[in-house]
Amino acid sequence: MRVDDELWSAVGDPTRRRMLDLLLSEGSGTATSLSEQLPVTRQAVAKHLLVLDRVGLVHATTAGREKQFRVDQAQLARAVAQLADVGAAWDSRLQRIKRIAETIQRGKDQDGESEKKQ
Amino acid sequence: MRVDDELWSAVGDPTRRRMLDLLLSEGSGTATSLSEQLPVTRQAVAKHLLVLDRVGLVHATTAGREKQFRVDQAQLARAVAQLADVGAAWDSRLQRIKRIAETIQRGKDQDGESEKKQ
DNA sequence: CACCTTCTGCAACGTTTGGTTGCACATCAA
DNA sequence: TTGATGTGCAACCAAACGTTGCAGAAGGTG
Repeated sequence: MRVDDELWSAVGDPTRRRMLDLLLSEGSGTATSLSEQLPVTRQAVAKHLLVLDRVGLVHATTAGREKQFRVDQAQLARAVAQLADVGAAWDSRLQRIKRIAETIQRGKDQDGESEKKQ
Repeated sequence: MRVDDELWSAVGDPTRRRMLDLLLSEGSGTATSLSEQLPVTRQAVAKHLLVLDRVGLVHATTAGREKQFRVDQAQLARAVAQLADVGAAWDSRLQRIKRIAETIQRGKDQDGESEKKQ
């Protein structure tokens, strides 16, 4: 697994995505406060927070008995950039295929064997 | 798990992402041909192809003893759109936070309690 | 102080998922 | 027919996501 994949798989989990959404919209949150707005237990949320913290997407500040988590904006921006990169790569591939398909459509003299070898 | 999450988690796996890359760049491929270019066994690739097929990202056509897989462009485009959506949502959140931070910086008369409620 | 509530952390457990090995079956070519 | 190659199925292993249960630390109130 490459280094970049860590950010991906951190963001790949739907629960973690929703946690990031919540943290972004509310500024901060604890494992308990987040679990109240999610369909999973506090312990599950705590584990996810550990994962997010390990890849640097959130940071914790302990205040009394509470542990407040906050999103690391720079790291999230990096994750967003990676999403955009992959999306753009696939997009350009798709566009290229589309162009080739149109070319084949236009020059349709012989058929069937066009995509056998590259 | 929401319906949309299926596409996400299909694309969330690093091996599956590389498989999509390979299929896009080579047009098509079998479990065997893909496994030769990946650090996993043929059976692992076959399972991933099952997952990708279940969410409609690839389709198979059997020819003799070979089973060729191809990317479904429309579905992949949909996945790319989802990536872009989430990225854009987070991006706008980050920008908004940035603006608020700047506002606080400018009007720094009282301190500390500014982000308590929105 | 003692008592109770609340927030956290740790451990055990179950299920799903990504990966492996091993084997049986089908297909093509000599 | 024989041998190579491609596929499918089953058992197994490890990691990840989720659960329950319990112990401990921090706050509030009599």
